[in-house]
Amino acid sequence: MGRRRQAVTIRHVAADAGVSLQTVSRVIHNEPNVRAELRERVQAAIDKLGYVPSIAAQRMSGSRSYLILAINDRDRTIADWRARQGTDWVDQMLLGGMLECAAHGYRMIFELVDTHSAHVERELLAAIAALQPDGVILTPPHSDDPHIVEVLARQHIPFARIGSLGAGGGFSLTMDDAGAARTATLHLAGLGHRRIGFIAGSPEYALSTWRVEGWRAAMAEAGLATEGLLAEGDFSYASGEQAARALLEGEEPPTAIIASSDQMTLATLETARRMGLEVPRQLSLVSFDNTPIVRFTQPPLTAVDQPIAEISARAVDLLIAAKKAGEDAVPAAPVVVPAGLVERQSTAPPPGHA
Amino acid sequence: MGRRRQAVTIRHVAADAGVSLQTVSRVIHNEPNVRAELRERVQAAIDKLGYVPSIAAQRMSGSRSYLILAINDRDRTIADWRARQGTDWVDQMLLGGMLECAAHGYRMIFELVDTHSAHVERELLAAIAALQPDGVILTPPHSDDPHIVEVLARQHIPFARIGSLGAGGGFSLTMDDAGAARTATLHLAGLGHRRIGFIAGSPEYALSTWRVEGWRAAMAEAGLATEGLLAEGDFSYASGEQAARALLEGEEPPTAIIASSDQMTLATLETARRMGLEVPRQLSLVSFDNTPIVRFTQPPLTAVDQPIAEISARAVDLLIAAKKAGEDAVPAAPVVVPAGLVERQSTAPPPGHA
DNA sequence: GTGAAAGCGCTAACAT
DNA sequence: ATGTTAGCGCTTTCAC
Repeated sequence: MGRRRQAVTIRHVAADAGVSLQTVSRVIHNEPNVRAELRERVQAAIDKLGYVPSIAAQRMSGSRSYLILAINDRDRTIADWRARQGTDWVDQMLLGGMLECAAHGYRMIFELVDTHSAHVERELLAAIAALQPDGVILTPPHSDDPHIVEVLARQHIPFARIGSLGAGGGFSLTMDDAGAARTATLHLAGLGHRRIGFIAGSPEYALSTWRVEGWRAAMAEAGLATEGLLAEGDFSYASGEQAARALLEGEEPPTAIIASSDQMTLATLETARRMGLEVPRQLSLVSFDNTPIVRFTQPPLTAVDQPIAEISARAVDLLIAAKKAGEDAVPAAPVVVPAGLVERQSTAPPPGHA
Repeated sequence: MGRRRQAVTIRHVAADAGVSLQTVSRVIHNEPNVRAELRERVQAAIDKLGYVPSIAAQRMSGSRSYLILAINDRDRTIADWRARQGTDWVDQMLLGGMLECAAHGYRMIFELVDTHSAHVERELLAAIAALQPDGVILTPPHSDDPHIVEVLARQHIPFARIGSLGAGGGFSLTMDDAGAARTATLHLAGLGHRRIGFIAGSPEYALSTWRVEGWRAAMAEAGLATEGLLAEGDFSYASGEQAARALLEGEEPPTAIIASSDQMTLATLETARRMGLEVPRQLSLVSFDNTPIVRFTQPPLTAVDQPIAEISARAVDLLIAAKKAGEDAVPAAPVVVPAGLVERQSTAPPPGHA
């Protein structure tokens, strides 16, 4: 192979334009202290030669690496990928972030890190040492992992924590899970439902709790009781099945159920079907996530849409801004990208309602 | 922010182990000419200090960048992402390639490049100059773009061409599209179908043609005529609708249709429903792609499964091997990762068949 | 087998 | 406003 050198370097541009390296560098970075005339001359040389700075070299000289590291939970990501259930979290996260990166001359690198492992810290440090990213994006459950947060804070790398409100460094972004749960609950209450069940997600995720709280608050607001209407799942289909059964086989079953993930809602739908309950005539359903499959079920599901792509893009944007402005120029308060409720055909007034 | 230096460099390791930088480098790369004792000492220092080489520095000194660039068509990828139809091409491609990269200490970077643009070449060169990847993965339709292929060949960067058989550099990987179409056709013929229609994909993709050829050959093999049984689409839902109508509204409509993408098959299913044709009793359907949605349609679709993740992983593997062994150590013949046929409930014997 | 020296492409700090 | 200098962390000669 032989050592492949950069085809055209800053040196070629400098020679061509008849200026110093530093001037070229200034032009590249739009820095002041360059006469318009020179700037133009340099730019012309850059265009002519097709010069593009090497990010390796840029990183070497202590400036930015132009890399944003997006970290996801290994097990869950691989499981979703293998299952091919249409979960498009990775897709949304990657594209949303990637396009925003591209707009700023950055790249996004996806990395999987174990959750339940003693190596978490080492894995993360290895990725950071190897890549020297300018920013890191954490997703649940890593967003709330104290080890990870601490490592990043100690390294002084700007980082975003999606789906977290915890303290300890970096900045947070949420889709206002409580508000979303509230909206879903009030939507059902507005249709006349009085017994609205809720299937919670894994307690390992902070947002699971927020959603439950949002539901609880909305129920209180509507003057409805919540007793016997909460079941706990872990986002998976199997857990949804169990939770749905617990809810529907009770003495006073709910007439509507909100489940904290599409998989759990799918399980609830199937459970209802097996029990001879027609959706939405006899049971209304609202899902969380709004992954592609919910449009293909019978009936298509009303769902809270997680704006992952947008959150990812926002995170990138803020990270890059933070890098430019100095380490602590990150939002102090959590950034909220509100979720929307997409109404489809799984919700209707309860049986016997006018 | 201040210039962030590498926390622990090769120098620290060398000092800690009491050896030269060079010896550490040799240990890292498993090179010969190091006594076992020294090797151990160095390794111990590496572990102790948690040293991980900076890929920027590695790249700078002319060795590998440990980066593989995966290039996809911008328009199609963004359209798929926005549409949220459950197309998991990106997911499969990324995870498959990424995990293989990780196994070799590499990273995969995703990049979108325009197809129909005068800038293709410049976009690509910019990405290469910035990243200096050790290998590039091309997907259709870029795999057959002579400009791109030529640029890569000229730069002496090993590259993989997925879904291509064209010459001009790099190496090819396919899922044996002709064979897959043949399998699908014979499956239907075996059920007793004699009029098996085929909806082709965009002619811009070489594999579209291969699939048609596979179908044609299989039809001949089974002694069946193909006249009036071929319609052309472009992989999209809309085009599938048109093609399905053309096929089904003819004088002698097919009793089975193979469509070159899930979207087109979905469109065919819907068209059949509107015409009052029951699937699979009156019309059998076989799809291409096997994205998640085909399991959620009524009925679930029998489909040719595109082993994207595996192809992506193979491409990475071969690229890395090529880099190690020298530029031309790439497969001369196309690498075939055969597609499978996943039988579901959209195929049955034709009406009036014993 | 091991080490020392040179330099990759770029930028920060310091001249001028 | 522009140029010069000194590395960044690593690998590649080449010497021993």
